Amino acid sequence: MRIGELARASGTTTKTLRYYEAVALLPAPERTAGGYRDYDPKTVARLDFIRRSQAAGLTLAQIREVLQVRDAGTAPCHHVHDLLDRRVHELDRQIADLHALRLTVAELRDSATEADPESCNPSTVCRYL
Amino acid sequence: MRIGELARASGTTTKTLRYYEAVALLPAPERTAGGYRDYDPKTVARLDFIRRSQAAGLTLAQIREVLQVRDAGTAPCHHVHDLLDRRVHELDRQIADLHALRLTVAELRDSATEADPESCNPSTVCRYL
DNA sequence: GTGGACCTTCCCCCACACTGGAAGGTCAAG
DNA sequence: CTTGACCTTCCAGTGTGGGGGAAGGTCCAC
Repeated sequence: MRIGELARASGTTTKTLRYYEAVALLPAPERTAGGYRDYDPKTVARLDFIRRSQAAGLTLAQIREVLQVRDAGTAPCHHVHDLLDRRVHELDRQIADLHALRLTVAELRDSATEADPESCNPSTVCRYL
Repeated sequence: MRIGELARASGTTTKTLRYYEAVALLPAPERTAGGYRDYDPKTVARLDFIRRSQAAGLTLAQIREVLQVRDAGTAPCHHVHDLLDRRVHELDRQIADLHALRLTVAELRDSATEADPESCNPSTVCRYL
């Protein structure tokens, strides 16, 4: 498979594929006599894995970690479990932070709604922030 | 006020103050005979405003927008209200997205917990992602 | 044999909010 | 007169996930 074919099959771009190779998410593929990259069709599955992991909010660095464990021949289940577990806790924290921020911002907005616009003095710092 | 003094008074750094000037969050201050920046002490209040706005999750570009409206002599109340209102809706969407993601990731993690590690075949793409 | 689609490497570019460091100028104290 | 704290400008880099485009090579059909 040439790079454009793989890009179409996996729903990405040739730019991204070369980038993934550069950051070690994809192994360097074989080359044809003319120097073209020649991919194993299995690479599509690897790219699906990467896409799903990204959708789960993992960074490319974390995905690379998982793939390296697997490429070394070890089943990455425990590693993946730990990674996902940490990710769940991270999400819980992010959600709590956003809830707190939402409360603050809504309060600020409501105080701006109630105020008399005439009491807004342009020469001072806005009273609502 | 010289730049270091302002930095200490506002809890930031001289680097950041020069950066804010470069991106038009702060007006260019007067200069002393020796070429040093000489700030109006009111600048502390402006920096507090910037800090509070950042804490509300506004970007520097949005903060600059508000400050430019105010610097033009118009009270920015309505503008600020609209900005905060949009921000609240943005936060609601972000929170909903994270909730959905949290559900997905927790499900993936739990399926990894229940599985028999022996069923993990390193030669295939990990079944948990 | 030539046109066009595809490929190669290379280097620079985006947002975001700064941060680091080099090379040199200013100012007050001792 | 010198030391050291402070200041100046300018250039470049951080991390994330790629995108743009130049200059040139390859391959296949017509």
